[in-house]
Formats: sequence, structure tokens, C-alpha cells
Amino acid sequence: MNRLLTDTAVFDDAWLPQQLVHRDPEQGQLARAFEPAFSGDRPRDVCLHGPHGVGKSVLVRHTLDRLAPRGEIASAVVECMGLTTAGIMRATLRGLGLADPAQTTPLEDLCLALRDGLDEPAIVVLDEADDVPTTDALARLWDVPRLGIVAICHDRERWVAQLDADHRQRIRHAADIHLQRYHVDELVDILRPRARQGLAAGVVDEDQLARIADEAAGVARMAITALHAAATVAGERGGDRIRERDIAPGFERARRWVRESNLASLSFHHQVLYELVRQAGEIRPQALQDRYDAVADEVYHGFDQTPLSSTRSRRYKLEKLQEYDLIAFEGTNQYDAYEPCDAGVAPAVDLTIPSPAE
DNA sequence: TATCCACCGGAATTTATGGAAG
DNA sequence: CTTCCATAAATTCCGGTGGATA
Repeated sequence: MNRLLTDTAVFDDAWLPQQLVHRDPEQGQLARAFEPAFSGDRPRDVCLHGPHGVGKSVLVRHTLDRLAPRGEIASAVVECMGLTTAGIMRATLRGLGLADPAQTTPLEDLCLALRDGLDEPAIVVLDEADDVPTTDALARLWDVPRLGIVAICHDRERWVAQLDADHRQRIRHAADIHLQRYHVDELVDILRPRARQGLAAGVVDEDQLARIADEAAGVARMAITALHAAATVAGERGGDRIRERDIAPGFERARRWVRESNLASLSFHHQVLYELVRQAGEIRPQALQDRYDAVADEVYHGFDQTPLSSTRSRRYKLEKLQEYDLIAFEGTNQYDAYEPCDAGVAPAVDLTIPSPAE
């Protein structure tokens, strides 16, 4: 850790501030939705929506924390991204502390375990609900008495549109909470306590907090990460405080961190395909497939993995890489090419890839 | 305009994995 | 230990798309 940073934990997604600033009305709405749980009834369902990084999950976690002294409401936060219906049910059971089911437990058994295991009101939070086949999972969760659902999504209309008629009817009764992007001065209020606790004294001043807040365009997560990154960049160049010239590189570094952590969460196959695209800089689909065939044996050697033999499998991986904003490719014709979004983003694994034959 | 071509992406099917039951 | 059975991942199959070519 460099000497400008005193506590990096405050920049983590998981860090909860003492006080949630500028979200009082929304916090009140959410608390009212949970209220029935205290008299043994099912909490009201909630649809919580708004753009990336404006504090949707933080709002829920914080509100649950604040209510804890009034009585325990069991709750589970489920990261839906990439999960199947069964995966969501498993995560719910685990999160509520009811069971730790094996990957192969039948879906029906999971639903039964949840219905039978729950005798108190509880809340399940479906984070990133719009990235999943939520329709089926929702139906299963709605079958559980006393379980309230908080669905977190980006675009309410789009999410509701993919539900079937019954679900749509039911979601109409849910509390609807929309989170806007923050204004610059609100973002500064969010950054200030983190700067105080996470950075050495005098590393950043109000003007620069405002600069960072402005650049982050209302997205709290980006502002917080960029502050952390700007301090890192300033330290690397030997400075003892953040200066104007650190801010743009800070944002670039912040975006790189996000991409690197995304890539790290993916499989070895993804790492290999990403690295091939990154080394090529720009590569047409056929060339990429040929290259993969040429180097796969050597690259996979020593790892407990076997190369993907079908091009379809590789396309699935490439699709994921695009979803995670790691590579870009446009359109469908043969002149389009894959390219890395940021060639400075390195794979999480050390790969030795033979250079292309001359 | 008609045909070709490279490639995408949906859907069905097969294979891998690992817990549970006998 | 073997068999069974669930999910998830990998693979196979193939129709559709849209620019290129004659």
C-alpha cells in the first residue's frame, strides 16, 4: 500500500458508511416495505431500480442494518448475475442460513426446503435481477409464504416486460423505488468521509473531490474507485498529494481495476481467449479460431484443463468477455474483428503463449 | 438480381461432475 | 463400491443474416 493510503477498505464495495447521505426518502420507503415483518407478516415486495453504481445494494444492506435493533429479519442477498434458477434457490437457502445444498440437489427439493424451513418473515434481495432468467426464480420464490422479495434492476420497464402476465400483475403491488444519479455536491458528501478515513491528511482537497465527483457523472461507485485510484497514481509518481493531473489517469486506472476484477472472476478458457485477442490487438473471428487451435495445446499444458474443441464453445466465452466489457466486436459480417477494450488489462493467470508462426 | 460466404446465435443433445441411495 | 440422478458445461446441429461477388 502506498503512503497516501491509510485504509483501503473504505473504497471497497462491501464497506458500509456510518450514515447513508442523500437517500433518506428512499430509505424510509424501503423501511416501510419491510415493516410488516415485525408483526410476523410477509414484507412487501420491492422493485428497486436505477443506473449502475448509484448505491442500490448499499441502500438495501444499510436499511436492513438499521432495522436490526428492532428485531432480526432474516435476509439473503443473492448476486443473480450468471446464476440459474437452481443457483438462485441455493444461494437463497445459504443466505438465510437454512441449508447448504449441493450443486446437484434437485430444484424441487430446494423449493421444498425453503418453504418448509422458513417459519419467520424473511427477505431475499435479488441483485442484478435483470441479467437472469428471473421469471422462473420469481415464481419459485413467490411460492414461499412470508418471504418478501427485493428485486434490484437497472431498467424497471425492461425487466417487467420480460415477466409473464401473472408476475407483472403481482409486481404492480410491489413498492417502486427509483434511485437517481447523484448531483456533484451529493457525491462530494459521499467521498469526503472516505477521503478522511482512507487517505492520509492533506492528500486531497475539496476542489479535487468536486473534480472527481463531476467526472463520475453521478455514479458513486465510479467516484469512490477513482478517488482510490487517483491516490494510487499520485503515490506512484512520487507525489504526496493528489493533483489535477492525477485525476484523468485515476479514472483510467479505476476502469482498469473493474475490468481486471471482472476478468479474474471468469474461467481459464476466458483468460486464454482474452489474452489472444489482447496480443493480437485486433483479430478477425476466423484468425482467432486458427490461432487458438495453433497454440491451445501448449497454453493449456500444465493447467488442469483441456482446450475447447468446438468453435461454438469459444463463441460462448467470447460473448461473456464482451458482456464484461473486456473485448468489443461489432456486427455480423466478415470484416468485423474482436479487439480488447483496454489492452492494459492483463489476464489473472500467467500464460505463456507461443508467438505466431512467421 | 441471384447466389455465395463467413459467421452468429438458438436449441437440442451429450458429457462431466459429484452427492445420495442401495 | 456401484448405480442413479441432478445440474452445468461442452458440443453438435443448423437456420438466419447481411455484405460480397458474379
